[in-house]
Amino acid sequence: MNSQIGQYLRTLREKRKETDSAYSLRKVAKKVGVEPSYLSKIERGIEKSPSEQVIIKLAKILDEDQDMLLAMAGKISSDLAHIIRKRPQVFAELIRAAKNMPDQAVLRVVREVRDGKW
Amino acid sequence: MNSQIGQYLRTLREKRKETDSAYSLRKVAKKVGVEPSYLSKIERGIEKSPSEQVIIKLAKILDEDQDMLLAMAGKISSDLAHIIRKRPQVFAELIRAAKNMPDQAVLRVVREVRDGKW
DNA sequence: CACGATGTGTTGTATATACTACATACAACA
DNA sequence: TGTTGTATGTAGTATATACAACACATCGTG
Repeated sequence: MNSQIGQYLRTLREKRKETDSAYSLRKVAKKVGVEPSYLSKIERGIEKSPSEQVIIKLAKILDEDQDMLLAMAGKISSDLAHIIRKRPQVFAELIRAAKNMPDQAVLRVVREVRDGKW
Repeated sequence: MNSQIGQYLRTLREKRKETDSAYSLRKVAKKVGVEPSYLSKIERGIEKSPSEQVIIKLAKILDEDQDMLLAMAGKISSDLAHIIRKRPQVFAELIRAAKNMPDQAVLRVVREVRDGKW
């Protein structure tokens, strides 16, 4: 389930690297602020749990969705966790209710909510 | 934010204990399957992170809401986390959209969703 | 072909998580 | 008065998390 985050990151980075040498493992590691060996291990799936900070930086550098990368690492954005923990019962109901809805239906609800339909 | 879970658990348990001696710290600890000294520390806020298993058992024994107790311990039910991680982008949108809605509005959405309004 | 850049392997480590085990101390009750 | 139940204090432990440090081998290129 989370075992592809490394592969995925590597693929993204290598694709970038083809046209931009700033995307070497070492340079990306430097931008992120970790040791190259550590990033290497993340990309090869040897290190399983980079921190949220590291994942967010990688997401920015590789122009990927934070929430997706975090999910691939088995995590949930701390801001989402924070929202849920503030009103656990209400959000538990909401999330469980939306569990079996297709994406489009959920997104329609989101849109309605955003349009101030409350 | 999570510093009251211990106090809260203790209050709940002591209230039960007034009318039912099965709610002594030791007996509850035994039911939960942990050492009394450990439960004592949890209730006094010295131990900060009982596992989800332990919290769920406490919730059942004390007849409290799991999601709320977990939130008080700074956690999110693993089933919710699982739902979110399966479709991180969609649920991220949903949760952030509902962030500023009052409880009642969220619950109305929940009801609409349950009534198959999709 | 020397040299820098690149990726990897090995080892170590500080902190957190999630407890157990045992000892101590008090209080009621029989 | 002893023993039973109750709470607490102290110490220790196994595993996971989240990295750093440094050495090593290879590969391109100027």
